Formats: sequence, structure tokens, C-alpha cells
Amino acid sequence: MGRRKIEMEIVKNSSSRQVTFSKRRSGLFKKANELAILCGAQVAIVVFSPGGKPFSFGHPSVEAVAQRFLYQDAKPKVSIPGQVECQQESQVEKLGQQLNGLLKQLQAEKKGGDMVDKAIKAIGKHEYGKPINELNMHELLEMKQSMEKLRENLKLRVSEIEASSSLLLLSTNPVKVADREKLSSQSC
Amino acid sequence: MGRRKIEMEIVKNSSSRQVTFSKRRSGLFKKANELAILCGAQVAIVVFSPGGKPFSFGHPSVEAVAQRFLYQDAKPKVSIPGQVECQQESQVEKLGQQLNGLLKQLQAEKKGGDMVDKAIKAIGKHEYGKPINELNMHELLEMKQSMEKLRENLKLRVSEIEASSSLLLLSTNPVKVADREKLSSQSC
DNA sequence: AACTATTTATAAGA
DNA sequence: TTCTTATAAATAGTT
Repeated sequence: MGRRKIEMEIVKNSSSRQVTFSKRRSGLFKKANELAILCGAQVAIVVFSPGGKPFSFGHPSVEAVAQRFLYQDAKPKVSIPGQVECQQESQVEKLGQQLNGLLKQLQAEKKGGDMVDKAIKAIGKHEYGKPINELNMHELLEMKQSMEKLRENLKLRVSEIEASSSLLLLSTNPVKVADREKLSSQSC
Repeated sequence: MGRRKIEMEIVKNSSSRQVTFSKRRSGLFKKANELAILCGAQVAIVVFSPGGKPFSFGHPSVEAVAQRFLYQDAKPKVSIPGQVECQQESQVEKLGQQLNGLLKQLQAEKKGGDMVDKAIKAIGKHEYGKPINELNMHELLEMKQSMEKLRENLKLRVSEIEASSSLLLLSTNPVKVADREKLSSQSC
């Protein structure tokens, strides 16, 4: 895409390669951003430059990529006889269960949103100065109820995720307890 | 890049959005492939469609790149001579960061809900049969906008959480990717 | 960093 | 979905 078509092979000149990398990396991230925005999609990109420098793009965050691998590697690869086993997998599993619960809630909520859409349209059509008729009033009340339900669920989710985060942070940055029994020599 | 320039906002029509996603996803992966080949770079991409289906591209593989990225800032607390180091803490930290990001989003949204509450109350006070006056109409329009924004955010979050859940499920029931791109001789 | 001649990506339409 | 085509965008080579 430029003055000439180029061969699909490694750019031999080192400095040209660096320039090409910079240009195309920013192009790639721009495209990724557009995909995320236009389609409401989640995107994560990690790139290592020829020099080994890491670059990343994430929507909503690149940690989405990390998460996938967090699971795969949460299972201890090396078990040391006589040592307490790492328990992080079960923590992550619990978190997964919580997230799945949230997912179900959200999906149920999505359904109820159709009525809200209808009510919004009704308002949009309503002309200024005209009285609210029975149908409109009914729709408004329905909408009001939907809204309240929606907000209630939202609050619930917030506190659930707050709880999850707290748990996780606790396990990451262990609480300093004044008097705790030493649990032999653990590697995790 | 087509017949017309389009606005950088979510494509509202669901089926158009799916089409846009398909086209742009393959475009993104093609660009990623070119970047990897031309520059000898390592690239990993994970994308979740609006419907929550996972797609991935990797050079040399998603796994290899993600490992490299994840383990970069691993901070093993205990290193046992002659043993593989335990690096799980940094992974858990990254998950924690993702959750905190989600939490911040939710809290921000909670704030914006106040105006909606106000508008709901205004409707509640409105008597059936009475005309909508200027003030009420203004509140209704404000509410309408807030509602639309709220619902948009909600949809976005639904797909994000769907994505997260999918990732978690994937790691539990390993890898069933809808369409793993095969570009030239890459191992994807 | 900028500048264009070209190539490439893609939005709309079939 | 897949193809076609007009147009918008990206970018290779250059300054």
C-alpha cells in the first residue's frame, strides 16, 4: 500500500524493518480499536518488536488475554513432595463461577430491555404540549419499573464484583496477621 | 473505507454489525500476519465477536506470545535452586487488575444514573391526562438520552463479561475456537 | 515527521 | 454468505 507493492517476506534492511514495524503496528492497533468500537467486540493484542520490545492493545484491557492463560497455567506444573500445594486454581475457579452467575443475570436482563426500547420509542414520538394518553402513561410506568429493576441489578453486580476483587486482592497481597502459624516452607 | 465514510460508533443494526465484524476481523488478522512476516515480530490477537464467539491469531502461536508477555514481570517470591520458579502471583495480579478495571467502569456508570432517577421521579409525579409541560418534556428527553446511553453501556459490558466468562470456560474446557485463522504457513 | 503515488481495505449493494 | 465496485484508508518510498 504505497509507492510499490512489496514482497511478503522479512524486510532485510534493519532500519527499514524498524520503520515498517512502527508504521504497521500503529495501523494494526488503530484497526483493532475500530473493530472494538464499531462492533462492541473485545480485542487484545500483544506484539513483540523485532528488538524484543513488547507493545499491547486491549479493549477493555489486554488482561483479557492474560486471563485465558492464567487458567491454563494455574495448575502447578511442578509438585514438590511434602509441600503444600498451590491453591490458586480453586480461587480462580470460584471467580469463574461468580462471573458465570453474572453472565446469566446479564442475559436475563438483556431480554427485559426490549420493553424499555419500546417505551423509549413511544416517548420519542410524543409531541410537546400534548397530553399523556393512557397508552403512553402505561408505557412510561412500565419503563419506570424496568429502569428501577435495571439499576437494582446493576448495583448488585457492582457489589458482587467488588467482593470478587477484594477476595482476589487479599489472596494476592496477603493480610498481615500479627500471630500466624508458620506453614512450613511454601513455594506459592 | 468503502462506499462511504462511517461514524466511529457502534453499528446499531445487529446484522450489519455482524457483517462489519467478520470483514474487519479478517482484515485485522491479515494485517497482523503481514506485520509478523515483514518484521519478524511475534503477534497474538484474541477477539470476541459481539455474540461472544472467540477468534484468535498467533505468530508463532497465541500461547507462545501470551506466555512471553505474562511472564515478563513475574515476581517469584521464593526461588528454589534447581526448581522451576513459581510465577503464579503475577498472573493472579493481572486478573485482579482486570477486575478492578471492570469495577471502575461499573462505578462510573452508577454515577450517571442519578439524573435518570430524577427523571423517573418526575414521571411518577405526573398525573394521567395532563399535558406534558416544557419542564417535563425536557426531563423526559434527558431521561431518554440517559436511558439510551445506559443501555449501550450495558450491552457493551454484557459482551465484555461474556468474553471474560468464555475465556474462563475455555480454560476449563480447553480450546474450542470458532474460527482459528489460517494464514499462509503460520501455526495459529 | 511529512508528503504522495499506489496499493489495500472495506461499505454498500447485488 | 460471497462477489462486485466505488471510495476511504493505509502505507512504501521519498524528502
